[in-house]
Amino acid sequence: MDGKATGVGRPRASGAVASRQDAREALLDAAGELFTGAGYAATTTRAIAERAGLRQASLYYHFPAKEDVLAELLAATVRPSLAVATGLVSSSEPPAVRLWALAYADVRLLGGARHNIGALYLLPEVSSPNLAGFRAERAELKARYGTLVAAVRPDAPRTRTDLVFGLVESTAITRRDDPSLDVEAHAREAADAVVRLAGAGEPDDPLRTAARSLLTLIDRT
Amino acid sequence: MDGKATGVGRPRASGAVASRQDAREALLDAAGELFTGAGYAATTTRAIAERAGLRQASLYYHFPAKEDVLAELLAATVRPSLAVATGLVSSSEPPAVRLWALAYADVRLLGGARHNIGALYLLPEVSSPNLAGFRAERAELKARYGTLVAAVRPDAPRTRTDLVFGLVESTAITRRDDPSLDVEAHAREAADAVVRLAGAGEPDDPLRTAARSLLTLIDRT
DNA sequence: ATTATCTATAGATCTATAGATAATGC
DNA sequence: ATTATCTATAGATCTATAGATAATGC
Repeated sequence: MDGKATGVGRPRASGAVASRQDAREALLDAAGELFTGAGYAATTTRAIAERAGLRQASLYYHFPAKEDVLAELLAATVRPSLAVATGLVSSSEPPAVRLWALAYADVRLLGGARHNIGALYLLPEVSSPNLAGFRAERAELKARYGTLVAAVRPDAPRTRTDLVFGLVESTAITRRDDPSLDVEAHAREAADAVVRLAGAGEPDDPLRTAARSLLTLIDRT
Repeated sequence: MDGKATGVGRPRASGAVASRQDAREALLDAAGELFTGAGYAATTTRAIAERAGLRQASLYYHFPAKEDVLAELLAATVRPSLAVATGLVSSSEPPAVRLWALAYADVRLLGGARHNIGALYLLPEVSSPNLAGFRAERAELKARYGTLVAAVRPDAPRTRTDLVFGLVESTAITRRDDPSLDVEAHAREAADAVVRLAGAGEPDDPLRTAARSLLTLIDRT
């Protein structure tokens, strides 16, 4: 009808037509699935490209190197969590409410993403110098947890934040062990556990409700 | 003096002499370091063998295939934790004490191992069919945590065990982020957190002391 | 004769680049 | 002319096997 059925550039071998953006997204999606399932080194550029409907070499039109595909996936995953953490800074809710909200949102993101991208955080390849940007963003997120833990209990030992952050990120392992995980229930339990662990006492329903509406507020910004 | 300075078999290219057992252990040690640092697929059999002082092909005299090296490392790591869990079964101490003891021992093993082998649990390669044995042993260990959590609080939701186990295993990630981690402090904090998280109330010093002597008892068996 | 290593290599990749090609856009 | 793909391939691996070799053991 609108003459948009075809695109610029040589057609694919398969005959399929897709925009540049589509191709890029299909590559990232394919890489997300394969990296989480088999790991970075074990996934070939051929496997990624062909799952995305392209030939191996065409991946290099969209990404300068294989590692940049991983970098993009990691960046895209930590970004929303960091956005929530930033949104919480200006809130006047008690620290326990903000901590519950951050953990809850974070676990939902990790557990609900299309692929188990949180599991990529655990890949040894993350220590590559090229991925310093991601590591810095993740460290920043951990620091936000640290600030909230300290606000709840100024006397908390430093390891407390390690445990809280570990608990949140362990969602990726739990999900790998059990792909049919009930994310909503897990997120609620995990956020409760984080608040208990931080030493803010037993979370109750008013706290959870306050945290949830705080998140709705942030989402709208 | 005792004529044991040389060994059977062709000497190594380096001139060094070592027993069969030495060679096997050196290979496992090298693989442990490289797998945890760079991952399984990114580590070549050449790198493993040469770090162990052998040529690449000599690795195959000791292991039928690369994957068997990983299988051996994984098995050796989960075995001691499972042994502690089994030793605890016959104890008449309250569940909270046994749970604290298991978490404490487990975190010390994960945190104190020569290399960060716990990080290998997180490698995607663990889902290989060849590693079903390890996965079963790890599932058994998780089930032991589940039994103790249920003994503390029969009304605990199923996710509770996921969180407890996730907290324990997250030690590997914390250690990777911070290799100078104070393992002793982390283990104490983690065991405390596990007991709190299970809903057994606030752990106190008598509980910790009882748990520690329980472990000493098991060690001697 | 047995053992533990070695050297050499087959066969199978894998990443990234070079350069051609088949569309649309101007 | 520009764009997005393709085909072909260079160059660099990597795992595992074949078969030789240099020790000790009997």
